[in-house]
Amino acid sequence: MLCTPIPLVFFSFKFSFYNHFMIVKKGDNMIDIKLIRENKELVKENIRKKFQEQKLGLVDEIYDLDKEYRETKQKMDEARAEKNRFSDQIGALMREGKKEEAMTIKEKVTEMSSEISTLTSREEELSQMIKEKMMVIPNIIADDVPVGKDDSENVELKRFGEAIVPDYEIPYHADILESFNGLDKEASSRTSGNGFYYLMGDAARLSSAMLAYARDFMIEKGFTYCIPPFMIRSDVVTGVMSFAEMDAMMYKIEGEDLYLIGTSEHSMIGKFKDQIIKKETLPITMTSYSPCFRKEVGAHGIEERGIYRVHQFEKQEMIVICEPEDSEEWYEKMWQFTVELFRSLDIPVRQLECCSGDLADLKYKSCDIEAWSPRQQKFFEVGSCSNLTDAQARRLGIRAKSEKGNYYLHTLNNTVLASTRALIALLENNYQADGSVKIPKVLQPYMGGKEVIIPKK
RNA sequence: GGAGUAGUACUCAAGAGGCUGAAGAGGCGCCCCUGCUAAGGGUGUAGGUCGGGUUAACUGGCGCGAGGGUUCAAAUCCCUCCUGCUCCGCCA
Repeated sequence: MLCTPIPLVFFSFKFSFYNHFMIVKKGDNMIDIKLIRENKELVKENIRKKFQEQKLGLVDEIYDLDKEYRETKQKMDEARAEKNRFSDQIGALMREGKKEEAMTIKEKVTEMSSEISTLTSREEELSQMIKEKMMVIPNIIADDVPVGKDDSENVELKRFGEAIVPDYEIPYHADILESFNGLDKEASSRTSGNGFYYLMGDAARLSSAMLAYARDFMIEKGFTYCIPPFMIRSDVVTGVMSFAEMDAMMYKIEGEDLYLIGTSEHSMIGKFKDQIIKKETLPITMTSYSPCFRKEVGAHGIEERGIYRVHQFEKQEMIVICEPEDSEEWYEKMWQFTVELFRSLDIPVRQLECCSGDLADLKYKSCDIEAWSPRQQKFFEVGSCSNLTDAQARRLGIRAKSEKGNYYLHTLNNTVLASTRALIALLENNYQADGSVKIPKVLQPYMGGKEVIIPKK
């Protein structure tokens, strides 16, 4: 009992999830169960590619349970159909005033009800078991996603801009900020604890300037600007992310069924929950602003000094909801918008493709945009672009109507600009030998025309 | 937060225990009329979801804000919750 084998960890994790969220509605899967009925091997191969061997057995289990489920459902439906026929007869007889005959049938129906309730509870049991297992079967990933175990095997696809190492030293970003009285973490520890910050003066203004610039940049690209709710209900949370992510990220409001959003993607995609979207409104392209709250329970934790990993930041985001056949094309456009934005701020970036093992279960394909850090002489993450195909739409019921029936749309999301990370990138890449920080041309209008920030000490 | 009131398909809307997959209308298809548009007349048609079936015809279950309950039978009766509206309270 002392040493817990891996499969147990996996299952106990799942149970803790269900304690919080008892209601699992239909459509909570990432993939269509038909795929398991018709092409079990494909689903298994996908799981192998993601190095989640512990889930392989689930596929066969689901296959068998589904078979039994459908057989049971068939029997249950037939029994109910018979019962309905009798009930109709009772109704007809009652109207004609033939009470005795009605009573005879009534007794017959009463006898049937125990059989029906046995079948019903078995059916419910099976469907619940299937749902629980389906819940963790990951979305099918794109064919060209590089196979790898974890983030160490992510693949650099392309660089944009020249990654310069200046001949003077670039200080740690917190030191640059403090040089013009832009950061107070001591006060924020007192008021809020570790992982928060006070940004002040030009630093705060620079942060807002970048967000405003990013907002206008996306509006120019034809996206609709939106300020969404900063809290969402649990049913939206579970639809929008895997529960592994949820556990590590989301803050819950005490005594309410509300969570602080970790990114506006959550409320933006949630906006379309259970909606049948009119084809003529597609693609839906929106750019949203929000503060983002994250527990950061992961392996890295919160750092002591800087603002690289914090519990709160602000973000301009973009989301797209489109026809299934268009999502690959949108994915390419979307990450390129971020590259273009960072290049316009004179920040060198690269595109790093997520390998199969590092890809969250909902995702079909994903890449990070990383900015150059001349101080560390390496790239660091400033944004992430993902195509979730129909996985998120399936969970949330985001559909469109066609002649053949309703179908799930595809959803994508991408960071335009995250305040703290972008600020670090900007400071480091525009830091000059004399300790001042150049303000890129495009940001100057948002900074009251200021061209440079001069250190106070 | 307190009181009242409502929630029916893509939209509006009838309905008050069995005859209701749910009247009617918008919508959508076709036709007629008007120089075009708007409007008008005629006629036809669909409906969500999970199964079975040759991803056919057809067929069964569920389904009237969500979840439970009463009943042989619930859109209709009861309970809980959610949302909208009105009034009061509180506040940027």
